[in-house]
Amino acid sequence: MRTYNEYCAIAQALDVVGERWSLLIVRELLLQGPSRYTDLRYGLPGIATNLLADRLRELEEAGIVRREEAPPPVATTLFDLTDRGRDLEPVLKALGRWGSPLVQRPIDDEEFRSHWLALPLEAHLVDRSPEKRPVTIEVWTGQHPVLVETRDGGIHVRPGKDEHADAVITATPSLVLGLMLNHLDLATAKKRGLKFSGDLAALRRVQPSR
Amino acid sequence: MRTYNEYCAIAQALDVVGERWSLLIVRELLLQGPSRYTDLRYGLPGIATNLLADRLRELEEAGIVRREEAPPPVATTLFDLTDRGRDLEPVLKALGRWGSPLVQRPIDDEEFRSHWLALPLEAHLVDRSPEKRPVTIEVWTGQHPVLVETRDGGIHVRPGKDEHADAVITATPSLVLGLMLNHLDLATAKKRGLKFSGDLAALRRVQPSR
DNA sequence: CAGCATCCGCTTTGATACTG
DNA sequence: CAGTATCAAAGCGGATGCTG
Repeated sequence: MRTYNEYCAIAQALDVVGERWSLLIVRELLLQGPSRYTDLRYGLPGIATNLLADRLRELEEAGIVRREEAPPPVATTLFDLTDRGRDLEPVLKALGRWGSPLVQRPIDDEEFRSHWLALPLEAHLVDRSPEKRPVTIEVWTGQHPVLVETRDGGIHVRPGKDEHADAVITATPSLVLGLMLNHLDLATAKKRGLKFSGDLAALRRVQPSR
Repeated sequence: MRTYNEYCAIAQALDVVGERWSLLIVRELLLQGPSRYTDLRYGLPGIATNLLADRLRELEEAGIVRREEAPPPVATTLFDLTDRGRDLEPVLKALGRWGSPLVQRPIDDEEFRSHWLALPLEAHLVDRSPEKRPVTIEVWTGQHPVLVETRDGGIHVRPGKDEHADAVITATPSLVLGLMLNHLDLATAKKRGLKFSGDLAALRRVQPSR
């Protein structure tokens, strides 16, 4: 293992998770839960397959990732975070908060996976009326829809769709984030191609104040 | 610039500060303030000089580091963090907290710089009697002493020595941390080679409860 | 197909030497 | 002091092949 060889907690943390791709693998497992090798590849566009195998082995040796053989009928290898791995969530949250201003730039053909929406949405949306019945918003940004739900006074995002969602939003990732994080008003977002249907109150309930 | 090319704040943050050495350079500037090239090399044992020059240029282009020509009599180039660079402090704090269990392992000849003590000490020490007059503890772990001071109800660590310090501790980094973070009692620490002189109450005042 | 391992060309890193 | 120049070694990315 390449190491900075310093008696410093930051340096030693970077010894373990500072290599290319390592923290993004942890991001995938945090967002997706137990995942197959193939799912990880899908969530990490551009990773070389040998590197994914290498990193998974290193993360396993470091006690961050656990490998489990799923019993039939799944009958495949699943990778999951250990508790120690899940403890990296504050690091990823801090990185995401610091990085969010960077994402605003015009996109030049960046890769996107809809489950990545969970990070900014869970970080910035709120439930302004936790005493009312829960609401669900279905969001389409590509192939796979995600559901944004109020739960326990907070916001939860998960892959899936719901026939009875209170509202449905379809648009590019940047339009979805612009609207939901309240940087863009609905009329402007619609003018730029966003589709909204359903109950506007559901959206208002979760949007942060400007 | 090598990039993950993802529409994700974490990935874009790592595009900017995820390369080898980058976050450690930020650590040095956070701990030391405006620094000369030579000071940075001292605080980053093992870095190749061309890499330090490369990284400083990249961090400057990313708006994280600022380069200033100090006027005479200093008459040298100083590197400092921008506000945007200082915003990385929560990321480093989170990494340090996650990494701190790793540091406990037996040390095999790791590099150490006394100003690195500021991170764990400011993170874990407390001022249990902020109403009393401030106290100062002088800590020697190598060539350069640091001063641990109570200030504004918290703890501040800075390079330097003080003839009138309330207490003086001399030991290896791991013994100093063991004692001050209250993982090790004074008798044990002394048995292992730690030297303590002065007012024990000053130490007790800042130690966290076990 | 899932989960790798191998090979190859390219880039990045690290060690050392040298310069204005 | 603050870098640049050079070069070998390691790491990375892409393509492909292998195995259950």
